[in-house]
Amino acid sequence: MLDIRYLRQNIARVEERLATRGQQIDLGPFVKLEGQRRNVLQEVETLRNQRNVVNRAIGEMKKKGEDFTSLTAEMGKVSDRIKGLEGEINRIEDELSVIMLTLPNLPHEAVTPGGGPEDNQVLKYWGEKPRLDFTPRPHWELGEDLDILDFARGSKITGARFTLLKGGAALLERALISFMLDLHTEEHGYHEVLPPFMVNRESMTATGQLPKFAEDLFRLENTEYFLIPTAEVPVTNIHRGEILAEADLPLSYAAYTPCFRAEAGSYGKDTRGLIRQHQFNKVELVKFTAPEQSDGELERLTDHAEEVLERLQLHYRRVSLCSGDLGFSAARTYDLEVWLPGQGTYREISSCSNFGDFQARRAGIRFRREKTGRVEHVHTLNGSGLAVGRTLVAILENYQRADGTIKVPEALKPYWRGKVPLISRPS
RNA sequence: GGAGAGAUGGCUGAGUGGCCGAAAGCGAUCGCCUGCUAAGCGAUUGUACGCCCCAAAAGGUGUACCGCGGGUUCAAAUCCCGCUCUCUCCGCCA
Repeated sequence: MLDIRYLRQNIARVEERLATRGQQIDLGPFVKLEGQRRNVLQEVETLRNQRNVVNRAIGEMKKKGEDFTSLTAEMGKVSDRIKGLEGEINRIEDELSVIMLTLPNLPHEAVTPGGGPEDNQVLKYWGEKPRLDFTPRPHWELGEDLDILDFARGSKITGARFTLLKGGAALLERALISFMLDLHTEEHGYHEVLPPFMVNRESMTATGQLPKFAEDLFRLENTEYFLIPTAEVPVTNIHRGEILAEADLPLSYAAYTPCFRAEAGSYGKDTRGLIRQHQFNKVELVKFTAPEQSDGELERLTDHAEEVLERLQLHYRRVSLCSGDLGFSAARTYDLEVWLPGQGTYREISSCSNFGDFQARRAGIRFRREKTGRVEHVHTLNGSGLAVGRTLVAILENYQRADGTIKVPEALKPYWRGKVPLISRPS
């Protein structure tokens, strides 16, 4: 959510900055409603003040045993009037909040303008594409041949875009989760949490999934609970409605969760393999910072995500999203794209964003400045560290050998606990 | 799933219709005092929104908030209704 006072005073500027996202937004209705709200508010507050003054007098008169019935009839009318105006304010505020909750975040000043993915900027490459002396195969072929990815049974059990992981793939997935969590908690200083995988409407609204993107979510029938599309939601909501101590910032959390996405509107895209599933695992990094820390912490957080790829020796690039490709809540985003030789393409494996105070304002997450004692909204950040399913895909495709077996990366050896770090077809 | 009890400020906890944004204690901050420490004394100590002032901050002023939402009343932390959450007991269960 944007700062309503900033918005009020910078209508043209905000329209201009939101336009860089590629959508024209007319703030005229906002200006009108906002003006109405203040007018009615002033009127109702004046009346309430009048009521309070008279009621105090009535209290005095009653104590003295004086007759105050002449005042009650008049005050009854005032109260009716107040009630009517309160109803009006509620209507105005409901309309206003719909607008406020559906306005996207302002892009960070460092974000380059652009219309879509084609305008994103590649900031760096790390490593090299593996040199294979055979034609690399896509992970779905490798996985089926090795009998570790069972797409047919996944869709039998549930439906399209669900996959059964077996044997080496199940172990690899579990090893990756542990590896990522161990790295972030032991070396990068994150505090591990394991949150609920279902959240309520308030939590979804706080991080920005609701009210606008309900069709992307799975909602549990007969409840107001939703399956989380990312750990960002429950973890950011840990501190919803709280005032944090400045000395505690930045707060850094790492969480493993499954993620559930309806993938509405993606029919026909990435239908083969593990790339776009309704359920996938992710290790997420979340930070709460003071405003002046958030730019630096985004760099750190992205470095931490990159460290996972580097230890796994996976070639990747860092991309800075242009204004037109930014997500709804994000002020600034870096994507990490890993090389997939089986498909001959770079594929997003992490998305690291600074949300500024956008989520913090929706969620009411603030901190108290030590020097002044004043409260301010924190900045929130999060990033995948990493998407586990896609990391598994990258390992299968990058570590495949001519005979179709998979050599497990050195960094994961401890998680194989003495077994030969190789995935091959059981004999 | 059934029965009961509860939800008040950073914390503990009083408050059953008006003098209550809320006693008292603890904690915290600032000051005083004591050679240090401890103790003691005094002051301050919620948030949001509107208006005034203002470059801004500070300040002034009004309104709202005692889990959430509605109702009764001239007036609600207090009475009534609904909901949420917590605790206890029973049932069920990993």
